[in-house]
Amino acid sequence: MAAKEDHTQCPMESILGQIMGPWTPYILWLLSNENSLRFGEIAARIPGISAKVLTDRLRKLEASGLIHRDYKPTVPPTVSYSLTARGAELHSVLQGLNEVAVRWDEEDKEKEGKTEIAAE
Amino acid sequence: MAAKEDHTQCPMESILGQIMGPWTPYILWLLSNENSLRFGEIAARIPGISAKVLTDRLRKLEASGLIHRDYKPTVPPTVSYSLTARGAELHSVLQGLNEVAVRWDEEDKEKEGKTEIAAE
DNA sequence: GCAAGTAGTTACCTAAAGGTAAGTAATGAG
DNA sequence: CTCATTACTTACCTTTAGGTAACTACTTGC
Repeated sequence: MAAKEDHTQCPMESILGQIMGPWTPYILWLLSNENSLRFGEIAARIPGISAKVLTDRLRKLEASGLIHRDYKPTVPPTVSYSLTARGAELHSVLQGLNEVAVRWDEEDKEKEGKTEIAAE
Repeated sequence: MAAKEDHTQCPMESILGQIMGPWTPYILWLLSNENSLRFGEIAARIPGISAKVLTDRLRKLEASGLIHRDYKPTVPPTVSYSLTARGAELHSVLQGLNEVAVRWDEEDKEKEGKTEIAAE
């Protein structure tokens, strides 16, 4: 598994490697809408994520240059995250994906409303 | 881990659950461009994927209604995969993502060409 | 009658991802 | 003097995903 970044045949693989992963696109989507969120705020918006994993995701996104970490050494530390210019470039893609998601969600709700007549 | 599809708070999570995963978006992207591919052809375009995992991804995409499986019981069986109408709705999103990917790829290549003068 | 070829399936095993829980720093509140 | 707070980090342990390899079916070619 140490030979995966070599065959960067197409850029698609590269970008997927950066934004894929369990909660990663969702974090980007949150930051894409709220423009700046603190660690705890992100955690609160993603029920079920652990601090360990969230930290890991944020570090990786930061390393990829997609998000910016703003650490303020106040008494209880204040850490805010926001998209970088590069990260912001994903906004339209994420928005497009969200539109599809919303559409499918509505379609599926309609079908559910018909209580499985579609079994025919 | 059997309590993850319940909190379908926002559709984004739902769609991410369907198209996320190691090679999934890439498979969709391939089918989005080639309109129909056989099992072996997909495998050949994704170096490093095993038959087991590819089968798994294809089954899940089929279960989500994003791809269509066309099995022809010829002597050596011929199985083709293509996007369903719903799967095709992802095309513009994937294309948008690819555009960003290509752009970043070019930017990164430029920077590499400058051999780290950007340290300033 | 045995190998080849497609598209898997299955069993088994290992590596990595993720969860939980506890610890940390610094300070203000009680 | 101790607790609470924020944003982690670390250790430990379990679960899961994924890899590898072998096996299947069915017919053709040799």
